[in-house]
Amino acid sequence: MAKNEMLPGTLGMLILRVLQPGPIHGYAIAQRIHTLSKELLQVEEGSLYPALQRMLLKGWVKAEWGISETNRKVRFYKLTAEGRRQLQSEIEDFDRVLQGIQSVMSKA
Amino acid sequence: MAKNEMLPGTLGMLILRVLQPGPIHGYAIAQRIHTLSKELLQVEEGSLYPALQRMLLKGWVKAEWGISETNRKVRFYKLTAEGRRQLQSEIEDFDRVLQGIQSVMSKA
DNA sequence: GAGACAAACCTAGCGCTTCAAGGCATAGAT
DNA sequence: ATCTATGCCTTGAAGCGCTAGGTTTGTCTC
Repeated sequence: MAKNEMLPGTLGMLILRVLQPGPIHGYAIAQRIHTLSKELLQVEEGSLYPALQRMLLKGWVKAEWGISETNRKVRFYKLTAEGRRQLQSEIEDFDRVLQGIQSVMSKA
Repeated sequence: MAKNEMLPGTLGMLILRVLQPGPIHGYAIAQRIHTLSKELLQVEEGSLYPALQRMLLKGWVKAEWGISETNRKVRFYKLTAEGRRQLQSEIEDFDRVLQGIQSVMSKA
């Protein structure tokens, strides 16, 4: 985990979260995570698209081809009901594990 | 990431942190993480020992055979100077990335 | 003493995730 | 016509954690 990277295991949660307000296209997901994190996080395309494929297979998102604001053929991703449930579940898991980590880190 | 698991990428940091106060043996590291985390984290032996091997190779810890309080042959692990530096570095990385994650999760 | 159990160490192999490094297509600008 | 940025995708390698085994040895029970 070097300078500008992800915490393994959290990429799915971040993507789902960014999709929550409404459908956006793949490329924009990475940009949105980048800016929302104040440039602290950087999602590589080689991580992004495979992750989206996995989510499609699991039924957490649906994809649809369309045209972007910049007049380009893009693929819009949208949360499914199951995806919404999955997001909640991942948030709970993350919060619990994070609490465990912080307990150890502070009171070791 | 199911019920009682680790966040990938944080195991090394947790082990280094638990070793910080002083040398303890491998098996006790897992127990200590378990109890310090209030049973929220569970380190499997199949994760623990390979992780310790990696740290030995990188020179972050040193190992020494000895006898435990329960009169058993055990391997005590001890932080090296480099391990202390590594711990600080991992803490900084983790804090920065965590801040990024929380920014995204709250303000998406 | 025999057997059972838990402490404590370890390894092999699988599966998953991330990343680096490429390739492809097209809209808009020069 | 060429270039640049946008946008999608795949392949291969590397790393990590887990499952599922196995070994040794101290302690306790009968």
